[in-house]
Amino acid sequence: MRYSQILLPTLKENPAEAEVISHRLMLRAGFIRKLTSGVYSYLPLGLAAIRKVEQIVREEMNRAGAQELALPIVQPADLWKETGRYEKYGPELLRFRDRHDRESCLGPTHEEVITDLVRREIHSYRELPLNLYQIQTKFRDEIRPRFGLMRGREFIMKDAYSFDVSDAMAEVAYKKMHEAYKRIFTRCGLEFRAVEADSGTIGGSFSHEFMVLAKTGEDTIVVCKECDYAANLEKAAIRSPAADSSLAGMQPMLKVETPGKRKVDAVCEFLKIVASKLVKTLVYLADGQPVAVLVRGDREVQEVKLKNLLGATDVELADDKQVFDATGVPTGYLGPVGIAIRVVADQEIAGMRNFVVGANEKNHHLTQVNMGRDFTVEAVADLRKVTPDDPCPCCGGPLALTEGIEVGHIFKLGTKYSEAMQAVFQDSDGGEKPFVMGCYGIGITRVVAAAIEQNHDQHGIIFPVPLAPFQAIILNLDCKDEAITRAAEEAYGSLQALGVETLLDDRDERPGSKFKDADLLGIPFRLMIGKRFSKDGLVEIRRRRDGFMEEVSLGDLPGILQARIAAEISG
RNA sequence: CGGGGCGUAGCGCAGCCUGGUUAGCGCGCCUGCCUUGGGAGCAGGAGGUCGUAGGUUCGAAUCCUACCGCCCCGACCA
Repeated sequence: MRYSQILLPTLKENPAEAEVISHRLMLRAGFIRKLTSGVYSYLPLGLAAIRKVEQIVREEMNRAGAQELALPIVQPADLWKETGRYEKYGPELLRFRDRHDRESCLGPTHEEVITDLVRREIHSYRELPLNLYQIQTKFRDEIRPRFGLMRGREFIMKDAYSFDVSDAMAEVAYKKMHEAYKRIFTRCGLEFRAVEADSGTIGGSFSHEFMVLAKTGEDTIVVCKECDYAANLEKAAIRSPAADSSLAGMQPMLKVETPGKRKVDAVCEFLKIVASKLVKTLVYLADGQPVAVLVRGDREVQEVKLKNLLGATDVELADDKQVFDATGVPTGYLGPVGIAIRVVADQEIAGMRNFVVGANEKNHHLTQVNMGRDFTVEAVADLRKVTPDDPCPCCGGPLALTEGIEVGHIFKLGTKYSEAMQAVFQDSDGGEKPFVMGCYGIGITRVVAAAIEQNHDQHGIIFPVPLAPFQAIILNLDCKDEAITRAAEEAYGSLQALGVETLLDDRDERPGSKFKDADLLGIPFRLMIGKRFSKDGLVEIRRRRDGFMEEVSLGDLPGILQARIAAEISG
C-alpha cells in the first residue's frame, strides 16, 4: 500500500476526548474515529490490525476443532423470553420494535440464538461434540462506555459455543478452549494471565478470564508470587482462619455512647481502637430483600462472593432510607445484636474477640461483643475482598495485586440454556438429554486496544509483529531524487513479491514528518532510503521495538528483513 | 442515574468573568517560492449557523433558561 493513497489521517496533537493511551494513540494514528459515544468507525489501518487478531483467532479456533458460522445481529425478543433474559438482561440489551411492532433486540451475545439453531438441527449424540463460533459486531448499551475501544458499546467479538453429551465431555471442550486461548494470546505477542473468574451458580473452577497485564486495566487480579494461583479479585479466595470457639478471654458486653459517630474512622477515633477491632454491619438488598453483612472494620465486602452465598441474582448496598426501613436504625449504628433481618458474617469474624459493633440505637455502640455468645448468624463464609497482605489460598505464599484488561472469558454453562430452551438430543441409551454447553468469548477490538496499552512509548504504538497492520514501512526520504525513488519502488516491489506486508511512504514530505508518523503507527520495521543510499547504496533498517539499526544493500534487504520479521513471531 | 468538566474552523486552544464594529492564535489545508535525516522557512489564501432553541438587551460567543452532545469520576463500606 502507498501512503499517498491510503486513508490514514494522523494527528499531531492529542484529541481532547481521549485520556487513556490506547484511545489517544488509535485516534492520533488514524486507526479509529468516533461516531458517537462508544461507537467507532475503523479506518483502514485500524481495521488491518483488527483483521490480524481475527485471523489468529480464526486459525486457532479452527485448529481446536471449532467451526465458524455467522448468526444474526437482530434477534426476536421471544427467544430471549424463553430463557428469561429478556427481563433479566437489563438496559444493556438494546430493544426496539420493527414495522410490524414485533419486539426485537440487538445481540449482545448469542446463547439463545445458537441454542435455538442447535436444538433444531442436532438430534443425536452421534453429532456431538460440536463447537461453533463467529466473529461479529456486538452491541451492548453500556452504562458508561469509555476508553475508546476498551469499553465500547459496539465492538467486535469472537464468541464460541460448545455442545456436549455430558459434563465430562464439556470439561474436555472447556480445556481445549483454554489451550486455544493461551495459544491465541501468545501468538498475539501479549503478556497475559489466565485467571480464575467468578463462575456464579456453576461453581468449581469452570470460568477463566484472560487478562492482558496493563495499568489501565479495569479489573484487578490477584497473583501468587510463589505458585501458579491467579484469580480475579472478585473471585480470589481467602483461607479460612482457624476459628477459636473457646470462651477464653471474653469480656462482658457493654453499651457505650458514641454521639454522632457513624463512620468507622470516627467511632475508632472516639473509642481509641483500631479498625480491626470493630465489626461493621452493612445492609445489602439481595434481590430486594435486606441482609446484614458483617465484616471487620478495615475490610471490604466482595459483592460477588455475597451474591453467590445468597444465591441472589443481584445484590446492592442499601441506601440510608432502605436501611432505616428494614431495621428501624439509622446507618452508622447498626449491629448484629438483636437486629431484625437476616445476618451473614465474614469468616474472619469468627476469630475475633471483644469487638465493637453498632448498638442498633442512635448514638450508641456495643463493645466487647463476641459472636456466638452475643448474637448468631445465618451463615459464616468468605465474604471479603482479598488484600495484598493475605496469603495465597493455594500455597500460603505472598500475593500481589495487579491490573488487567479482560480480553477473553471462557465459561462452562452446563445445561442452563439447553434446559430453559428444551434443547435436547437422544443419547446412546435412547434417552433425551439436554446439551451440556460452554461459551467462550474474545473481545477482538479490545485485544487491539490492550496490545497498544501494553506496547507503546512516548513516540507512539509499538506493535507486536503479529498484530501490526503492516510489517514494514519504507520511507522514501527524498521523493525528488530519482535514484532514491527508484530504489524505494524496487524495495517495495521485492518485499511485496515476498509477501512482506509493506507500506511505502511515497509522500512528498520532509524526513522528519515521515519518521514521526512511522513511529506513531508502530510499524515494526522502518526501512529508510535516503542520503545513506545515495552515498553508499545502503538501506537502513530500524526496529521500532528497541531502535536496533542495520544497514543493508538493496539486494540483501528482502532476505534479511524476512528473517528479522520471522524472529519476532512467536508461537 | 448522581457528581464534575467541556462544547468557538479539520485538530488543539484563547476570547466569556466586566455584552459593543470585521471572532483570534498555533497546527493542518490550498497556491507559489524555497527546503529535504526527527513534525523547516517566507509570501499569499480558503475555511466559523461561536452545540441547539428560546429569553434579556439598542446590541449576545459573552448574561439568563431549557434542551442536546461529549469526556471524566462514581453508582461499594454506614
